[in-house]
Amino acid sequence: MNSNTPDIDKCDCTIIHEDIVAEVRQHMPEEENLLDLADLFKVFGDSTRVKIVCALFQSEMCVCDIAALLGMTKSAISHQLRVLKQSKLVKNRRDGKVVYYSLDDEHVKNIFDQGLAHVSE
Amino acid sequence: MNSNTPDIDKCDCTIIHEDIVAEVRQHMPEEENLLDLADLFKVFGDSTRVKIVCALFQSEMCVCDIAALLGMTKSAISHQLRVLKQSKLVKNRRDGKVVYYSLDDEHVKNIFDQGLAHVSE
DNA sequence: AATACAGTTGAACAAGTAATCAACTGTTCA
DNA sequence: TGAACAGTTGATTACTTGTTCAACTGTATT
Repeated sequence: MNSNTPDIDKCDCTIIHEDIVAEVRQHMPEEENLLDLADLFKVFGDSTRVKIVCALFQSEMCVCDIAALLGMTKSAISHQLRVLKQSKLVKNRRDGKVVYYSLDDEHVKNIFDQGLAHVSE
Repeated sequence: MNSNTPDIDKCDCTIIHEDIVAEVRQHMPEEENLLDLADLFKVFGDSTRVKIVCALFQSEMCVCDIAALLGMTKSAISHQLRVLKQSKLVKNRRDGKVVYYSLDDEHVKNIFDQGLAHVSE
């Protein structure tokens, strides 16, 4: 049993199309990449964070501005910016009392554009 | 107050960059599209569903095959396929006792490719 | 030094969710 | 007709998560 073979113990059925399963398994992305991919989408799976990212597509913004834009508290925004930063999706810079956030990834725009193409059909 | 203006009541700060906030607000996508986009990403934000989608990139598969591939029960897979189907991401066809699932969206591949590009950096 | 304000943080609570289990449907085959 | 099996479904449970609240840090201003 190699690393590409998960625990089949829990599968409660006989394999009908053994050839297809073997073929698909061989070409599946690395388990680690799949978990990371799900985690990335999980970050985008919240409307507050989606709005923050869309806002940052246009301009870097401080926490107060985002809070005002979305009609939410600074605390709520700060918590979500922390999640986005931990995922390396945004970066920030300090200028006096003000902390400015901006996007830190070139793939995000493409992902969002494709997603918006799906939902606006 | 038009429909583009959310409740600022809950914002606990003065607006520092009023011009930027106004500009960004004007170009934000529709609220409804943003909520749908978050919901779409939420569907992808689970490793089981990510694996199912990646498997279906290669071939249509029945529930048993997917269960065997991922080492999970038919029930668990069926529940997740239901979520994917409700989001119009997969479709199915019945052939005797067997139900075959396949992808039902052309944007998904692009979204996943961009996502994988991000996580495998 | 003291005030003001942008921002962060941790605890707590409510809401949502994925896997499990048992019971069920629908189709095939003997 | 009845056994066998692919698949579905609803309830339950354990777990995750977003917002709130209060207390805190850091910087600028007077």
